[in-house]
Amino acid sequence: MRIATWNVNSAKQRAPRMLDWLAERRPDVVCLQETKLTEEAFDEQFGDALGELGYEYAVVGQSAWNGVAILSRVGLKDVRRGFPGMPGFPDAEARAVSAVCGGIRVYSLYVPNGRTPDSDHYAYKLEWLAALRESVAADGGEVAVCGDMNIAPTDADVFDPAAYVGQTHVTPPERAALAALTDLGLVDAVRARWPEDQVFSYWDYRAGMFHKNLGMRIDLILVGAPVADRVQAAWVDRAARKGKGPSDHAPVIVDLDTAPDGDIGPMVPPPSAKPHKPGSARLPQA
DNA sequence: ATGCCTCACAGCGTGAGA
Repeated sequence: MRIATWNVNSAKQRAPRMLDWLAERRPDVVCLQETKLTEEAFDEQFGDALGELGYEYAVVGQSAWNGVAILSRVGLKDVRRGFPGMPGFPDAEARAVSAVCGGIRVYSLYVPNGRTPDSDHYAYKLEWLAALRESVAADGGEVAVCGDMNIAPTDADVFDPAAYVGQTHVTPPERAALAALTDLGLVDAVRARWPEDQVFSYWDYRAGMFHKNLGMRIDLILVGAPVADRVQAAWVDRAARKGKGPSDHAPVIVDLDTAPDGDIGPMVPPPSAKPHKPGSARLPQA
């Protein structure tokens, strides 16, 4: 089972790249952020194409800003818009949706940016993360918290810590709020797989930052212990950041071994099937 | 070349993004 998260920075602007990418990578569960479309506009533009690709989806949208979605080919049950206790600014924004896909509670999150550390938006970000923690704490271990966290977990997740002094995304309170979430027992799948490597998921559009590999890792897939035990691969799909008309974020992809239950097929292979070699777990085909 | 910012809404500029 392949789970991906991608801040697309406008689904409307990214439509052709999004659909091509889905057809190429064939993720089973896709968390999208910054769709920047109302739910009606999303349905109008993507309903048929996603159906043809085999996806059900749940979308929470608004005009112009924010917007999140989950696409799934492995079931989409118990959809929740937002999460219990989610703060607004002052009204609820389209920043969270979750559903049970393939037996896992999957969140697609677009954490508030924070703007500047002295702003109301920064306080809102911290409150939002504290409420998120309480929601995730009630979910148990079969969980994948995915999305644009707008926090670089450590200094290793930015190209130059000195470049971000005094800015959001790296301040101790933000990192503490993220750590309080992961301290529930979640594993940062990409960092666990690449403990020593410089890995980024976002590069500013300006000044050739991508081409110089000056970025940040702020898009995360945080998985509960039983899910972490099933991780076969975890990586950033940098190819999706190249070329003409990319998002400023690249997708993050995690592959899991076959689910022990749920609706994506039997755990035990049929007697005729040869055993898999380690690391060669097959993904469900369309 | 992976190549020097993009998006939405408004309305030909402005605010936001991180």
